[in-house]
Amino acid sequence: MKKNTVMINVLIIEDNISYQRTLYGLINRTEGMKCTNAFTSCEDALNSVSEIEAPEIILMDIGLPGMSGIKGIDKFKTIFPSTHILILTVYDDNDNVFEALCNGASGYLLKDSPPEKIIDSIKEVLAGGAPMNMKIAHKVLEMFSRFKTKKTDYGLTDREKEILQLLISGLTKQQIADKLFLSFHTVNTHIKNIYHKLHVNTRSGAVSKVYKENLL
Amino acid sequence: MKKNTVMINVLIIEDNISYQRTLYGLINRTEGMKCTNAFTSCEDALNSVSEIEAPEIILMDIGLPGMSGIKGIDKFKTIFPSTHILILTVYDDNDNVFEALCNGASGYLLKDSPPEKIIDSIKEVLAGGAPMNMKIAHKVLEMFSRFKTKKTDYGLTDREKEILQLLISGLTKQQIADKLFLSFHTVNTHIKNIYHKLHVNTRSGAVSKVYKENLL
DNA sequence: CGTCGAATACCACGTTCGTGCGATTGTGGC
DNA sequence: GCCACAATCGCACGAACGTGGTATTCGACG
Repeated sequence: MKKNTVMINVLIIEDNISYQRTLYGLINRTEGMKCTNAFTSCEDALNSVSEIEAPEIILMDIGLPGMSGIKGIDKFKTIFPSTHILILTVYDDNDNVFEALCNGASGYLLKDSPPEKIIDSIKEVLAGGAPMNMKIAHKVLEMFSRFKTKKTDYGLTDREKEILQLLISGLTKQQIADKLFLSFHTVNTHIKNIYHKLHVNTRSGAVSKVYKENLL
Repeated sequence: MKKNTVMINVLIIEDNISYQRTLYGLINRTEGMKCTNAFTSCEDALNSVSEIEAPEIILMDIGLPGMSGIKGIDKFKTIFPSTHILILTVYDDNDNVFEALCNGASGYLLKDSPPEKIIDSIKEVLAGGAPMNMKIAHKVLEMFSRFKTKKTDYGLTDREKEILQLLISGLTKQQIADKLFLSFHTVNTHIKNIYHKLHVNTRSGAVSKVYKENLL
């Protein structure tokens, strides 16, 4: 009935031995999943990489001795590009969450999650989802809203925005003039006005401001 | 048994009348929740704002006639700062998801969600969570990983990075020279080398590259 | 009707930049 | 001991920029 090819192969990296065993047992007790490799550090796992087959899922702790799980995400993503990495940790501070997700983690769970939640999350990852602890999901949205600085209005006219756009893309005044069928002098005037409105006095100042404040 | 004060007040903004009624019925059939106000556009809702009490939750569509739900998030967040806005839409493209979450949505569901999922999500929001459709959560993580572009290494030396930093902050070559107790010519040379390594030939090109690729 | 902002256009001047050369010194590796 | 490389310094020149002006046109708004 059960074929090896449909078994979900899970790799565990967790330095707390008793919790590692708990996970190991949980996986192997679950229909359709197996865990043949469990390590206590990224280094150990990386050393054995040549001898094991690519897992579908890596359950990864963050607070590991030696290389942190965050760094580990990077490494394993390089070696096993199609493997999904599921973070399972006690850390729920913004920095760890942010770094982990940026590095390509497929999900983020906290260690207080009940066993069924962990199993469900593995299935969810493979179904194309991104399981996250409720608190973590909330943090993620918070980070988003912080990203979007409400665009300060400097009162730029449409024409000025258009020229600013070209300015940023690196064209010279003359090139902008050609592109918009304007005189060099007109462009010059517009740029002067843009500088005044943005309170800058160089084109790189303008570029900086646009990127920093997410204008345009 | 049921007290008004513990009732969760839900406001609905949904232009599809039949779906709106479905939601309305669903909410009012649910223990501990009530919906007394349902609108078909943000404009309608905003006009009635003075006559209604602040809801705990707004169920908001995105594809609305007139003002889009995205814009609506902003408006309602201003009027009812503590109200949670739950997006309920058919749109799952990156732009809409991104904009909605940046504007402060507390969750993002797709209209194919079963009724129980909607009710659960409302509860989850109030419990401090951020309910998201599985696909949406996945997109959100994708966006994160795109944010953290793994810094391409252009082989800049420490000194060059230092000068690039000052370049970006808007100093002229002479000012940089003064700040670092260097000759103008030295700074000039460093900048030349930076341009070569970054494959740009203007200071604004360098600034652009640094921001776009998240260098430094 | 007047006036205000936006868009257009022009000029001149000094400053800064980008780039072509070349050069010396010190440090670290093989 | 030699080579590579980073860091330092130098010069000259044309191109592009930033800034101070002034001026015309045209639509909008009161």
